[in-house]
Amino acid sequence: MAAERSGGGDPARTIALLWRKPPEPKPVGRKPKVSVDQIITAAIAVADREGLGAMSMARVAQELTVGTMSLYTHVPGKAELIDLMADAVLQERDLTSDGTWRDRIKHYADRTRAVYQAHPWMRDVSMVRPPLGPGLMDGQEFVLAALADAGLEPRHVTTAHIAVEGFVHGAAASEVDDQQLEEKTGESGDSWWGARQLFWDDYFDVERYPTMTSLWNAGAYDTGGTLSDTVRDSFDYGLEKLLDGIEGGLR
Amino acid sequence: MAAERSGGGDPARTIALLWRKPPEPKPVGRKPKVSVDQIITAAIAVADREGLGAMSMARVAQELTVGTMSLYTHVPGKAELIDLMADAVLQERDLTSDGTWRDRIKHYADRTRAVYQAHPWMRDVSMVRPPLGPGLMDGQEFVLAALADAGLEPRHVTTAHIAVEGFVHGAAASEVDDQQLEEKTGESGDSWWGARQLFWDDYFDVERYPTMTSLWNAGAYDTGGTLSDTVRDSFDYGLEKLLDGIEGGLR
DNA sequence: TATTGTTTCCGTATGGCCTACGGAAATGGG
DNA sequence: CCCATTTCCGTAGGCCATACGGAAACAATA
Repeated sequence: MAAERSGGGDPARTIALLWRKPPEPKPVGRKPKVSVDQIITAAIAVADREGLGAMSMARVAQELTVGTMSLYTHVPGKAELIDLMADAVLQERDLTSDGTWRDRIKHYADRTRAVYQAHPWMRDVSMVRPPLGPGLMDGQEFVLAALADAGLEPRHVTTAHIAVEGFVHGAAASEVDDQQLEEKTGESGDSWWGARQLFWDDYFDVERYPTMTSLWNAGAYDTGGTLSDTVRDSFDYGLEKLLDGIEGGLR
Repeated sequence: MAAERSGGGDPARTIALLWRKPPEPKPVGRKPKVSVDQIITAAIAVADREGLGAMSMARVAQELTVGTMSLYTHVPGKAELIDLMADAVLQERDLTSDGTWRDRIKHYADRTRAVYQAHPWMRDVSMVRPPLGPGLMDGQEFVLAALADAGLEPRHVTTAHIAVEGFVHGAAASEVDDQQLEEKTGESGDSWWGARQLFWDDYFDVERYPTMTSLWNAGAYDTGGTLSDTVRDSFDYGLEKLLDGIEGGLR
C-alpha cells in the first residue's frame, strides 16, 4: 500500500527535522555514532537499490553498522523518515528560472521526472499531505510563479497549480512504475506484455472491442520504440495540451 | 509500497481467472467451501473497510470463516487476488455512450473517480501492467472510441489515450489519498493542515516564497469549501483544459 | 459397505516487519 | 571518582506471505 507517512508523530518535531533546525548543543553525554543526514542518505541508498519495501529500519541500521533501535534516537519513526527522504530528493531538482512560463513548467516537469527516475520509490510516497520541507516548497513556489507570470487570476493560479502538479507527479509516477516493477520482478515491461500474448490469442473479442481492433489494423500500435518511449511521448503530449488549454483560457 | 501484482505467477492462470473461465467440472472430490467470487468479494470488503494494508490472506480467510491456506486452492496468491479485485471494481463503472466525445470522456472520468471513492485502496494498485480483464478492457475501448470519434489520427488516438488515462487515474488517486489517510489516521485533511499551522508561523519565509505570499494576500486561498472540494474543482479544470488542448490540436 | 482416487481444507513453520521498553555503555563536569 | 545526561541496542510481542504435507470429504467402483 502507499507507504504511511508522518501520521501520529508530533508535527513540530518532523518540521524541525525537515528544515534541519539544529538541536540545542548537548555538552555532555555519549557522542552520537550517526547523524540524521547519514540516516536519510543511507535510507535513500537502500530504497534506490532495493525499493521502498526493502527500506526497513533494520536494513538501514545494517547499512550504517548500527543497532536498529539506535535510529529511533534521531528520527521519530519510519513514516517521518520517509518524509525526510522525499523532501531530500525533491531538493535535487535544483530549478532554474529561464524562459517563458511554459518553458519553466516544462523544466519543472523534466526535473521532477528525473527525480522519479533516480528514485523510483517516490511512486509510493503520497503527495497529498506532503512533507512541508524546502524541497517541496521550492517546487511549489516555482510552479506558482510560472503560472502567475502566465497572467492567470490569483484564484485560477491555485486551481491550475493543483492540476499541473497532479499531472506531473502522476505522469512521473506512472512512467517509473514500469522500471520499478522491472527491478522487483526482473522482467521488463515488453517481456511482461509478451508473456501475455495468449490474451490476445485466446481472450480478445474483436466484436466487443471494435475500436481497439481497427486501431490495431491501422498500425497505431506499431510504434517502433520501447514501451517506455511511448509512455514518455504521451506525457509530453499531455502536458503540452494541458498548457495549451490553460493558455487558451486566457484569451 | 505499491502493492505487488501478478508477478511470478502463470499469466495464463491469472487471465483465465480474470475472465472467469470456468474450470473443467470436477465430478469427484471434496466440495469447495468457498468460490473465487466469494474470495474476491470478501477481499474487497476488507480493503474497503480497512485499507489494502489490512487485506491479508489471513484476514480474508477469517472473513469467510475458512483456514488461511484454503484460499490458495482457488487463487494463486495475494498479487493475483489484487488483480482480480481491481478488475472487479473497474467493472462497476458501467459506462454508457451518450453525448459528444467530450461528454463521454468526462463521463468516464466521473465513473472512474467514483470507483476510487468507493474503493480508495485502488490508489495503491499500479495500472502500468494492468490486469487484462473485462473491467480494464471495457474502459480502454470506451476512451479510445471517444477519442477516435473526436477525429484524431489513429496514431494520435493512442498517444492521447495514455495521457487521458494517466490524468484520470492520477487525479482520482490523488483525490482519494486524502480520504484514505483520514481513515487510517483518523485525522481529516483540514485538521492535518491545521496541526501544521506552526509551519506557517515559525518556518515560512516570506522572502523565499514571494509568489505564495502575494497569492495568499490576494485571497487566492480563501476558497470557502473544504480541501476535497478544492481538489475536485482543480481536476475538473485540468481535464477541461486537457480536452481543450486536444480539441485545439485538431484545428 | 469398503476401497480407491481425487480434490479441498488447513496446521505448522520459516523468516521477515515495526517499535515499546528498559538497561548498558559512553561522556564531560564537578 | 561519581553522577547526570545522552546514546546505543537486545529483547519481545504481534503482525505478514506462503511452502509443505497430511487430514478430511466426496463420488465412483467393487
